[in-house]
Amino acid sequence: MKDPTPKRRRRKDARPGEIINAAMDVFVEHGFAASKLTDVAIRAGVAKGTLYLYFETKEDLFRATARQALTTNLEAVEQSSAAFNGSIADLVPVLLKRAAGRMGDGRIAGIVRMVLAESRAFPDLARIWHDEVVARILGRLAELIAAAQARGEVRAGDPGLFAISIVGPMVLGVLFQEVFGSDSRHAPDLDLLATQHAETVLQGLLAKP
Amino acid sequence: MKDPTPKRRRRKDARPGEIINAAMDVFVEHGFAASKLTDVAIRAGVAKGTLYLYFETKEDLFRATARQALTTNLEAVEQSSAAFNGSIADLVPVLLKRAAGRMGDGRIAGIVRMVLAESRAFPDLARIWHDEVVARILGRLAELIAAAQARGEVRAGDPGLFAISIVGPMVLGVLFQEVFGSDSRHAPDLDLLATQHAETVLQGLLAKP
DNA sequence: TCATTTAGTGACTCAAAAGTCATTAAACGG
DNA sequence: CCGTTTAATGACTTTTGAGTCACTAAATGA
Repeated sequence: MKDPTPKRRRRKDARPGEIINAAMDVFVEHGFAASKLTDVAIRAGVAKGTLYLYFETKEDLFRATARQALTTNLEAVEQSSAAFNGSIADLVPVLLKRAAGRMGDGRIAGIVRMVLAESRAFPDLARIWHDEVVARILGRLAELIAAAQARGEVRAGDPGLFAISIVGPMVLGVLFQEVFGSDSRHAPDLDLLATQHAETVLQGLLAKP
Repeated sequence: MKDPTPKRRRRKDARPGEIINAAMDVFVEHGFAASKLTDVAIRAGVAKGTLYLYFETKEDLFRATARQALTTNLEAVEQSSAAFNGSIADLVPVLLKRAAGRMGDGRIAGIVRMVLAESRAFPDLARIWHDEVVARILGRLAELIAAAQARGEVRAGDPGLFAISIVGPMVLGVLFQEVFGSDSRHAPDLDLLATQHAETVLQGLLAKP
């Protein structure tokens, strides 16, 4: 009689993904140095030794995990920054709303924090993070703003700095939620923030005379 | 003949401050888990055992260090958020300029990053950080905005979210500098950012019709 | 069905770093 | 100047967790 639930399973293909997935949870929760590979193994449902079949060292696993996190979200970025031909006034609210939705759920915020935290120890990851994600978003946005300036739609000014004015408050909002949770009196609702900030950055907060 | 430079010195009062100062450098550089108390001791010019005369454990030293960092900068905050009776249009550029100056030099940016990084492991510190620093800045700013709204100076909207619109881009700029350094093509000059963002958040980035 | 291969295991080794404590010597008071 | 106190030391002990490897058993195929 064949055992339907053998103690071990040999699944060479599935393991790396499962391990990285488990590792992401653990590394996001504790940071690189304070994470224990035993915990990763338990969460992935394998023995510690199994980790070493697929990854040379703890650092190796961390790099693979962070890379995965970054490149996965890269697709989302590509989609968001895809050619948009409307006016800036139309684009900004949509962009910020979409960002609020993406950041609100899932573990993106935690990943951002982890990468921030480890960027000193892993400058190569900081570089990937910069080149593949941050520079793309800011660069694409700056291009769109420059085009809008050429059309006379946006006033004079450094497009790169305008881009920071647009996304900065959303980043702050996300980090606020991530670090302090939503129980703070000052914790922003990300959807409301997206809506109001879009208006603010486009029209200014001063009352019209 | 008296030795003018004895091998040891007994300076019960000065030690804790010196140790915390050394610890701040090390913790900011490596984070809590990856920091070695031996390094702290060397940097403070004492032996490892001496640390344990003044602090129970590594965690204890870390808490004391972070507290010190937060409360020291608190004074700067108090000063910045001191009663300001001009219009919002006058306040915002001054406030952002001052923030740019403070963040640009010194180790404040590093401290912010460290607290962000360790806030999961030390939720009590996150609370202090929140109550003593973040909530004060945002709260004070929100008050000033609400008052300006009452005067008809600022348009309708949530004052707390307006506050985030004001400070968010500066925070992003500081974190950008801290994580990626100033060699990135997109690295913002903090002074320029302060100037342009003040204009943007007050007037909006759309050209006037 | 049995032999062979190799994914998977977890008790073990080993290095690193937290934390201890017997010893040393600076300060101080008589 | 000497005796006493205690800040300071650093070699030592202990703990923790990364990394190893002899062994186990699931798959494969002859």
